[in-house]
Amino acid sequence: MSEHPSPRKRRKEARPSELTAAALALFVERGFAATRLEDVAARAGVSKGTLYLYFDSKEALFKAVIQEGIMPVVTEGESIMAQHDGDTFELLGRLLENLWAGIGETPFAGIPKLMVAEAHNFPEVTQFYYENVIRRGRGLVGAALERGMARGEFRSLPVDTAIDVVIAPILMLLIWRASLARCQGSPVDPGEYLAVYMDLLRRGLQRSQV
Amino acid sequence: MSEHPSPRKRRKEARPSELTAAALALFVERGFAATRLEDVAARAGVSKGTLYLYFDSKEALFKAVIQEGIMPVVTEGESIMAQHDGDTFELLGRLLENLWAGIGETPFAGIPKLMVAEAHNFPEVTQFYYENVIRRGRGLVGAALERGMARGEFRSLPVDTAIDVVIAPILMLLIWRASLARCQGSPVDPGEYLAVYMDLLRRGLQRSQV
Amino acid sequence: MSEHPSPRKRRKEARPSELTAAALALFVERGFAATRLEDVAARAGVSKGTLYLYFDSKEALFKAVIQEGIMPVVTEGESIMAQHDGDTFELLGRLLENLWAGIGETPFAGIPKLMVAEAHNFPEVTQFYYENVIRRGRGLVGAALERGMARGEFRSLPVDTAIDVVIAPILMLLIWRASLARCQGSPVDPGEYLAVYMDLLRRGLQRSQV
Amino acid sequence: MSEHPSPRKRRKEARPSELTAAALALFVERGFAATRLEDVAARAGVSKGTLYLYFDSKEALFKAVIQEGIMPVVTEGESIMAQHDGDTFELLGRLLENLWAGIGETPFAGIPKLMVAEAHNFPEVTQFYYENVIRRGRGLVGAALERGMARGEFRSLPVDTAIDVVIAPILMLLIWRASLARCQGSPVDPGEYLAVYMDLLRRGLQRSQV
DNA sequence: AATGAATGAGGCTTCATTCAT
DNA sequence: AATGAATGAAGCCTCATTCAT
Repeated sequence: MSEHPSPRKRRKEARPSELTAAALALFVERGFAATRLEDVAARAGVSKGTLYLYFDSKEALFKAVIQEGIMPVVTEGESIMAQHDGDTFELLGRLLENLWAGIGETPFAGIPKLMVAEAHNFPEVTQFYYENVIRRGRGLVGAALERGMARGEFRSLPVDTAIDVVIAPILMLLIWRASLARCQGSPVDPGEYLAVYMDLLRRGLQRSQV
Repeated sequence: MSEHPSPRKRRKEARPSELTAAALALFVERGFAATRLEDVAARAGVSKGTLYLYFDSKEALFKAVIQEGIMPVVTEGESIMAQHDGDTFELLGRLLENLWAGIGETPFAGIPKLMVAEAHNFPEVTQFYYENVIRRGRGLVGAALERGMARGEFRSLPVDTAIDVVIAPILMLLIWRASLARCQGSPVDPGEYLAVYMDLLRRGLQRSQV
Repeated sequence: MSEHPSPRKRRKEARPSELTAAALALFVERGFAATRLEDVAARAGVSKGTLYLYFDSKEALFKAVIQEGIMPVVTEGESIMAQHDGDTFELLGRLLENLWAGIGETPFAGIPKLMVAEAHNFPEVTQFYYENVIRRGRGLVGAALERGMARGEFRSLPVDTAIDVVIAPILMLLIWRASLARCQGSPVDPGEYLAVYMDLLRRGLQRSQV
Repeated sequence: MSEHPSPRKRRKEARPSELTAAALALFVERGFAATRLEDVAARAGVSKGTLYLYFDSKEALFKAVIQEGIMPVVTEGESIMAQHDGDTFELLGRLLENLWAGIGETPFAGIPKLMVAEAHNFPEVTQFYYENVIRRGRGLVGAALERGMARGEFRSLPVDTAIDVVIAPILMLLIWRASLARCQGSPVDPGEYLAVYMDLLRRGLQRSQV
């Protein structure tokens, strides 16, 4: 019994994330305002009223969607960083692999698009996301860049700006796949995209050979 | 007399773009669904009903916002491309400058964010945008990459994928400034961002020196 | 000049009835509330604002439509009645002929349907119509019935009720042709309808032959 | 338990006809366009939104009002017709009695006025009404007339036209009582009206005695 | 006299939220 | 815990009316 909690209980504990999963999918697809709670409930296989047993309001649901979303990946990234030993560009590659495995191929891949679209309407959530995801993510990349420069692997760069430049193609890939790529053809092969990008980045960061 | 057409008339001709300008600003800020036509009207200094003298519906207004927005810049880009003579990376720089002057520093800068957020909800407009902006924009960059490769300036690359990688940081800058950068600090200096990016790009594309 | 008033003047004087004619047609077709003044104006070939030069409001236009409509026919009927000499059933026939010529085949034919539909919404106009059309019309028919009874042509009848029964098929023909007959097939040949009805009426009113 | 389904459920099943009843009353009184759904809801003792749980739109409510309205009476009439044996004029009397009991003294009495007023605005509903009520009603009366002629009770008549003539006073009584009679005095005693009419009709149809 | 651009009150409709079952 | 009927605030849109030209 202690090993198999009753299915009802398991269900009950699983409910909130079933609900946020449904909400995430629809928020990403249609935007927050255009998503109806009735549709969220239907997608999660419950009734409209049930949503309110777990979330106080539509906005609370939105917050939960974002907060459940991405932080674990950042934490993992920080641990990869801490443990890494050796070539810095390889470190960047590992961070990217980790990011892609933990987000890129999961439903969370839609979160950046969602945050971009709704940032203005939810300053509080945006603040949270900024502190817990963006700041820490930029910190990771910044630390890697400085490590590479310190070790003489990368050429000298204005780190704060370079962070944004380095992250941009990854973010853009996520956003693109969550928006236009879904409607129009333009499928984009993420593997090739990331390979081309990492190649470009390696050459672009590399200290000029004498 | 010919110099002063009735102010009534002058107004009537100017109205549509006054209205789309107001709508663009609010659509970008809040998203389509969360924008109230009453606020659009107020921002344009007219009453709610006046909107309907010029646009049949909220959706028609959205379409007009997108369609009026960006195409001229693409056309200019094509003409720059056609006339260019000489170094290909310099060509990329000119295209970027033109893009930035025509969009980056104008209210149209918000359109990519808007399209990303609403693509799913307006397949028809998305189709239009894809055909008239994205396809042509990708064509331009692709032609430039091939030109550089043909002239031995750039190393060999899978063009179709490289296009997306090359454009991503520019798009992301626009999107970023239209969303989170507006709420949170992280101001991003576009001049420095673009300089760092172009530097990275130049090194990344360059054919390996022997 | 006195014989040919300037076309502008003629136009000006003709305007009100051009407008009520247009309004009548649309009010009958769609009902008062569902008729847009813009459509009335368009049908009369003027602009929306012009309506307000002649009528204070939509309701005033409605009143004018009704008031211009039918009274002349009633007056004519009263004069026919006064001059008639001889067979009473023939009198009824003449009244009907006059009614049909003055209303049945004119645009005014739609007025009964219009009054029936809008009576509740315009008590004042209804009052007017009742006093000036219905009461006088019933008076005419009532007088004819009494004349026929007094002359021993018609059998004895409760006049007040018989009036309504006698008028009903005529009214119904007008109403029918202004409503369902226009949408659905069921064309109804008024000539035959009236003939059958008058025949029925004649036999129905006739004093039983001994 | 089987006797008391939850009051919730009982209510839910009763709602649609509570709503159409309220709507019928107001549509007849004011016309479709001039009736506000808020008033319909208030008359049914529910809120505006509740209407939309049962009907998709104002127009759908209108359709339901008409479709729920009258058909049963026609069906009953057809069964009376089939079972009748004997004098044909007596058959007409029974049909009328049935009509009056099933419509004339019920709220459905307003439907003919409503259809007459709105026929043009709802061609689809008009079509439905024509097929299901008018055509079948005319069929009934036509069959009765032919029966009477075949049995030598009625004189020879052009049936198709006579149908309309025969029905007209009944329809007109319904329409009249739903419109002007409500506002103005002219109360009309239906009992006397129908008696006078049936008397007129009997004599009018009767084969001339030799 | 005539126009038609502009207004804004008012109605239909949607949907987040509540609550009796 | 779960439901889904009911609510009513809020937004899109229409159209009678006004008024500068």
